[in-house]
Amino acid sequence: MRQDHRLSRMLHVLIHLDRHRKHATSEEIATMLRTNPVVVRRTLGGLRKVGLVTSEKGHGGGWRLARGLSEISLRDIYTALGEPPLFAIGNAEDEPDCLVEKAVNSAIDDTLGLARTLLLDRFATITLADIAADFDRRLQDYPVEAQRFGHAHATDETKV
Amino acid sequence: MRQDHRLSRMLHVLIHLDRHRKHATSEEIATMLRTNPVVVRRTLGGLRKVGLVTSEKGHGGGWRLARGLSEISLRDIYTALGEPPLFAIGNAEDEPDCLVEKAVNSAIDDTLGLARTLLLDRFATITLADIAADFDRRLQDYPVEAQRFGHAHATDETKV
DNA sequence: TTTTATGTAACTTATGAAGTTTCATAATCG
DNA sequence: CGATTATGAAACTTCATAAGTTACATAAAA
Repeated sequence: MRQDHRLSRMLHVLIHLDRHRKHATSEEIATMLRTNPVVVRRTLGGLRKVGLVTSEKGHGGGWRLARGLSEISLRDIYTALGEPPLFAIGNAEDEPDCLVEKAVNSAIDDTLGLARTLLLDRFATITLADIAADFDRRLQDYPVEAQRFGHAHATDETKV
Repeated sequence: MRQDHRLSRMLHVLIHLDRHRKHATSEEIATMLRTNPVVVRRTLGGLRKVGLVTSEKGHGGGWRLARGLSEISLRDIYTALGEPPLFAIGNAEDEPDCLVEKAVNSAIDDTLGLARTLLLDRFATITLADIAADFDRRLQDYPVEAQRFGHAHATDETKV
């Protein structure tokens, strides 16, 4: 099954948008994420709808954070993305007639429900500021590697 | 993303294999699961490899449980299926150079790891006997519905 | 008015579970 | 034995959907 990488990508972008430049075009962000500017617009567009980022057209335009990193939780971003499916496993039929299958669905749904709750509750407690702090820590621990092997965000304010 | 229904299907089959007939052919099981006999062989084949079921060729052949329901946990079946991916979300890159992305991956991986542990630990505590007991309870509570709307497993020993 | 940017519709690609076709192999029945 | 009935397995096609792409409209700044 193909995985959904949007959450991961959005975290990545938003932190750069705070740490390494205050705005960036879809083109620049696409280069950073090794993808296409249209994909960037599509995905960041979801975040704009709930007020996490803003966008501007024309010269000097691009994307900008609408709040501080500490005001954005992973849960906020997950919600902004439309709460895509979390699990790669699921029931064969949603409303089976068979009572055995109902019992099976119930057991699986209960467990997935617990895991979902744990996951989203945890996402709600993690802010982008927490991840940025972890980044800062990594940068302090391995500054040379960051400069030599990073994709030029960590140390260079002018590039994305 | 398309979900993996194999776990759900296997639970369904194995409980029927205990409750409503002691063996069944791939053809009969396929009818029950509304799928194809080759899919049944492929999936049950994985369970056979770890000794959960046995199969026999020729007349009177088919599939049979190798243990009691109380000896089979959901975790056993998940493992037998080759531990397919649990989550529909994931990191954009597995080994990024960017330190921001490393911090992002770390946050996501930590959370998914916790959810995975919860989920699999819980699967390990649930046996097919537990689900079968839930089925028995449902059958007692709604025997008429079971007969009228079930797909003929719950009350008829001769059909699958 | 040219350039640079986003906005969006419509389409193609990639991926893996699921489904299908086909034939080999083995076991039972007559 | 030979026919029948089953699984085993290879080699496909289909399906769903995130991701990627193409094309063009719209808006803002130089």
